[in-house]
Amino acid sequence: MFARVADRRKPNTIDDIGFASASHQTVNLVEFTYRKGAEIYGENEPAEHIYQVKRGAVRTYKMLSDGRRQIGAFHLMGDIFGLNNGERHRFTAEAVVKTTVRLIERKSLQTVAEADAVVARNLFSMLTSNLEHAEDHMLLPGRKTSVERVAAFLSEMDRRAGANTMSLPMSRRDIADYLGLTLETVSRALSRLHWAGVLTLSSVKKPI
Amino acid sequence: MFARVADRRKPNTIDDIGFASASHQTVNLVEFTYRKGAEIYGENEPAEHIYQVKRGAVRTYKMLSDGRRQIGAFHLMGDIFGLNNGERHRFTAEAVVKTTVRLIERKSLQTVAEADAVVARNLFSMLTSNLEHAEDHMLLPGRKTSVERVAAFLSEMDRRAGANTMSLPMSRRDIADYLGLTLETVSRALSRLHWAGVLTLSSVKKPI
DNA sequence: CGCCCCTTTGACCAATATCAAGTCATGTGG
DNA sequence: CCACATGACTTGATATTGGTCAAAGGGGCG
Repeated sequence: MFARVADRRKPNTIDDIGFASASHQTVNLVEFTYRKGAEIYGENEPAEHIYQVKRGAVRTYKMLSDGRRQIGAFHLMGDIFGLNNGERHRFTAEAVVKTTVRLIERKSLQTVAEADAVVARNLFSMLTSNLEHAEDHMLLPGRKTSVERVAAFLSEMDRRAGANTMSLPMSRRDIADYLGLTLETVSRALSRLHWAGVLTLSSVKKPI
Repeated sequence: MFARVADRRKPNTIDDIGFASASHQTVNLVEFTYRKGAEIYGENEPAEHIYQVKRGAVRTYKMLSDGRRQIGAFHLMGDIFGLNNGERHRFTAEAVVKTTVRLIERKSLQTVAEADAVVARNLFSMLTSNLEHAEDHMLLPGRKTSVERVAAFLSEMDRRAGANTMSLPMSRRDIADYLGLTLETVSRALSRLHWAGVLTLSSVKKPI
């Protein structure tokens, strides 16, 4: 059981590649780039920022007591993450691939929100969309078979990536930990969807 | 597959047993009592009220395309439910047992919230606790075995009911649909927990 | 080029779903 | 008051699915 944890790469250090600062509505924006696998924030760490994915993809997860990892969400380009009411992050966030994020200071955002009803409303609706995603993910146990789950996952990614051909930056293990399956089962399910003609090779094999 | 749906009782009509009105902070409070199995609101219906459980218990669920039912949450005494940002309810709500709820008009609440920062903050934190529950439930697929899932469920109910002996108003099927198991598996898991001495008969067999 | 990591695939096994029977409590009508 | 129907639960036998263990491609990067 703990093998899963043991053979996971040590968290990488932050790549200080990109660093830009801008002022927008008195909210400080900072960009940061993380390399593949790097931790953006850890579970229970003080939540001092919220984040937006500028480029790349992020996974947020919790480790369970038995060493399993449950991924709660993938965040793609444009998505906001790290937003929660509490003082501390409830999940760990890692870059799935080399990823650039915008950081927004929690405090400064809060200040603006209290003065500006529009910002407050936006915060509220961001929180709501987080909730809706969580609720959708909650429906997963109802999706019984592995093929159904994987198909639902692909459908979600397809919808969200929006673009022509969908890219799947995350590994089989990531998908498995998102769906509550093993990576072998995910692989088999993808194969079966293949033979069923639902997928073209290009749409799965990371076209870019 | 559809048998599951077919053999489910038609929604009962509302029992107009209790009806009381009070004025509190310019928000209209109305009480309503539903009998066991009665629908409180349906998925996709306009969300004109939010609710608080005064007595009894409520389940909120979605029907999946194949006729399966996924219960998203149980709401016990004191819990607020039906709260979401959108115009329409995303789940169906039903009384698990004879249940009395307080209704609060969405509009009037919104009016108060915009004037009163405290009310707004309360709304925000209620939404957050909803989100946290959903996130916790999202971790379910990680809990592999049926016994683990049922134990986690009991633990949750124990924590929430708070009282001395816990009552489980919901049926095995409800629990199953909450945990993504079958009712037989839930029954077996409860039996095993029994033999393991984790449960006393009284704590499961609805002491009241 | 060769190593490493990710993925695929296979064989086997354990766990849950499914199908089915039987118990128990409750309620109903003769 | 009893016979019977009904619904919720438990328990058993069997089938199916996904997990586990293992081996073998295949692609990228030093």
